[in-house]
Amino acid sequence: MDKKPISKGKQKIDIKEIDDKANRDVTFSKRRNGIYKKVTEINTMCGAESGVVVFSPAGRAFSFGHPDIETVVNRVFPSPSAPNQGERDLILDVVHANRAERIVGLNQQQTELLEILKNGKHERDTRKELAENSKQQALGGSIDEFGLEELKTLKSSLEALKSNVFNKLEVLNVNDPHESGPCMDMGPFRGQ
Amino acid sequence: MDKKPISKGKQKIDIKEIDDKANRDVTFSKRRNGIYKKVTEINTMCGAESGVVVFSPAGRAFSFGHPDIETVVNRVFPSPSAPNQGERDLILDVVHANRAERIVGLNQQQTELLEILKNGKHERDTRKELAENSKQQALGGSIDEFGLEELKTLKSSLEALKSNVFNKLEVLNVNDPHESGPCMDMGPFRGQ
DNA sequence: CGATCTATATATAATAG
DNA sequence: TCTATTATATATAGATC
Repeated sequence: MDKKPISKGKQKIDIKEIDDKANRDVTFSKRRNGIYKKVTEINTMCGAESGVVVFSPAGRAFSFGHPDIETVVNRVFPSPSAPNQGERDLILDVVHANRAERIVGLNQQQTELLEILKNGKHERDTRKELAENSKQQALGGSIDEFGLEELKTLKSSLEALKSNVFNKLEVLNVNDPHESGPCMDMGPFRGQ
Repeated sequence: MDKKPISKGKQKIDIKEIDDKANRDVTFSKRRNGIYKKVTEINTMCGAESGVVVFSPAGRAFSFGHPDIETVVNRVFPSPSAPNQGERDLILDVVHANRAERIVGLNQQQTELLEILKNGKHERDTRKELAENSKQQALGGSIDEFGLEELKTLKSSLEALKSNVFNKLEVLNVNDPHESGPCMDMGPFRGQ
């Protein structure tokens, strides 16, 4: 039973720019998913809040955050009147969409899963397929690419949501002068 | 000379919240570095521009990437203690903390459900109990402070979203010295 | 493009300092 | 907390569909 190796398996490569575009795109896609997964995991395991914004070489934006990237973005651009609000808003726009989609997706997924569990209908195939999709969903399947015109349409919705948040923040502010340290500064990294 | 194994090596663990604080912190630290490295790599290899920001449960910020944004961060946080971000962030922290908890819970629930579906282990009792909890989680804790209704509305807007961001990105690029060159970088990984 | 498979490179859990 | 080791779980390069 001599076997011809079907694959040489993962080969070691240098961490340097990949010249071949096709290969570069494949790697980008694979690793992007890998990063999303890692981000999901650290948040779940450590109760952290993190987010990633990836701009592909083509200029498309992909974002992902847990529990929501808005939290992350707001910390990076904490002051409403600070310069660069435009940039902050852009990121938030991109990111908001993703957040909402993800949450909606989670809820739907949750509902489906519950339905199956409750009804006890769990034929192998169906179940496997669902689990497959769910996994993707959970790991970042809702990631999306965003376009231009839609963001404008989304603008009003976002405004509404923002007002909503701020109102609640004010209520919270009055009733709960909590502690919970202010955003520790970090400075452009330097490791911890 | 038989030797006693110094270590059992990496053990398999579930992706769920780590109860032990000490262990959670260690894991946070390790994985945070792992993510930084991955981000650095994808940027280098694929000419992508990405950044990641991780906030520990305590609220401290731990990283950042993407040259463009890094520049902004430097401006927003000129020194280790910007003027009036305190109050605002204080409130945000409280709200986010609550929100984070809920979502982490939902994520865990999701993981559990998927586990059951995949392994096909669905003893009546366990399943019923799980469904019970899940339901509460899904309904009672309307994710975020946004209701499902609101999210649906937003979802509609999102449906149409497709070419908007692209243009905004171009606007953003005006401020970016280098188009989409490899990410200079950032990370805590001065090495590699 | 994304999914799948193989074999291997890496990340990292447990542990000690 | 950060570093170092060890043994093992995962991620992923390369090929294929």
